[in-house]
Amino acid sequence: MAIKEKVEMTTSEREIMRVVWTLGNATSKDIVDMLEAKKEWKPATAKTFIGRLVKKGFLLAESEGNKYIYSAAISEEDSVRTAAHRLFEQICHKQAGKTIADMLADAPLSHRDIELIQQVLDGKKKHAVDEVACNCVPGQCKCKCSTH
Amino acid sequence: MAIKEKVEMTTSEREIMRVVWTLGNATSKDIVDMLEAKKEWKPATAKTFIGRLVKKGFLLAESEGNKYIYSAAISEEDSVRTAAHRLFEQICHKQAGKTIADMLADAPLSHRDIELIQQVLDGKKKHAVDEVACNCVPGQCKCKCSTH
DNA sequence: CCATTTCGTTTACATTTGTAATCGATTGTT
DNA sequence: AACAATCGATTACAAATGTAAACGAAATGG
Repeated sequence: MAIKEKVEMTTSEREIMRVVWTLGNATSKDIVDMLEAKKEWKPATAKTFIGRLVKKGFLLAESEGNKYIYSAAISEEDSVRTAAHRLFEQICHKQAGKTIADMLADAPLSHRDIELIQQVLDGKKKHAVDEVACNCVPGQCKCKCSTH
Repeated sequence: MAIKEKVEMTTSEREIMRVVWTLGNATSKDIVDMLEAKKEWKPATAKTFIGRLVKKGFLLAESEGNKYIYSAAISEEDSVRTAAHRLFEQICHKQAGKTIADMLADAPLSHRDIELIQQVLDGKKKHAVDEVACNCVPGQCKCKCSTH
């Protein structure tokens, strides 16, 4: 599952999350230090995003003295899966295959990655359909274009 | 290429574009009619998005009488490719393979889709590396976590 | 114990996005 | 020619997002 996530994570917020995902536990100082170079953020800026992430429930904050130890409330995998899911929600199901093929062509892959993908692909072969059903409203994709 | 697209297309704007991509050419009325049901937008709302898309350069507007005939300045494929690219920019290259595998597992696929993906995958086999290089700044992914 | 640094919170403000009303020009209708 | 419908542009405003300063509490160094 893991696709209930009603709240969105913004790009900037994801930068923060990546640090936390990497370190496992992090103080705001850890986060600020890691991102100051890459993002040219003032410490206050990173703090704003941390605060919003806590409010949105993506970050857990455990009090320790006068500071908090932050940890992720969702896994990076789930989060990326959700983001990918959102992307696919915006296109016709019929295009999913082509889109994945495009991404595949673009992606840097190791032999192990390829093996993994091959496995998943083999699995899909069993349940493949002849024709993917279009999920669009009329007028938003050619399969159901009744007006032209 | 087609990944120069500095400007972003929002989710709502993409809904408009999908209609135009489908119809090829569309008047604002076409667009409004198609989306009124799905999105529950007032005509004025759709018009706002149309205007913004023109300003952003995603829609071309050819004057005809007192109205415009709109057409897409970029193909849906390119646009989806760009969106996918943006997603991948936010994760470590090392995770790309696993992410694609996840998306693959989730996607509805036809036999033809699978064939296409298999072909691309076979192509990638030749250039696969042993280990994908990490593209993250230290602290944003475990391969370069020097501080813990 | 006092000064300083450090944290998280609050507040601020510009930009983008979502949502829409209004308005002036134009076109089609009578 | 007068009037109604239509269209694009302008304007409006709230919410989300990016960016950050200021502030107050707490810890820490002397």
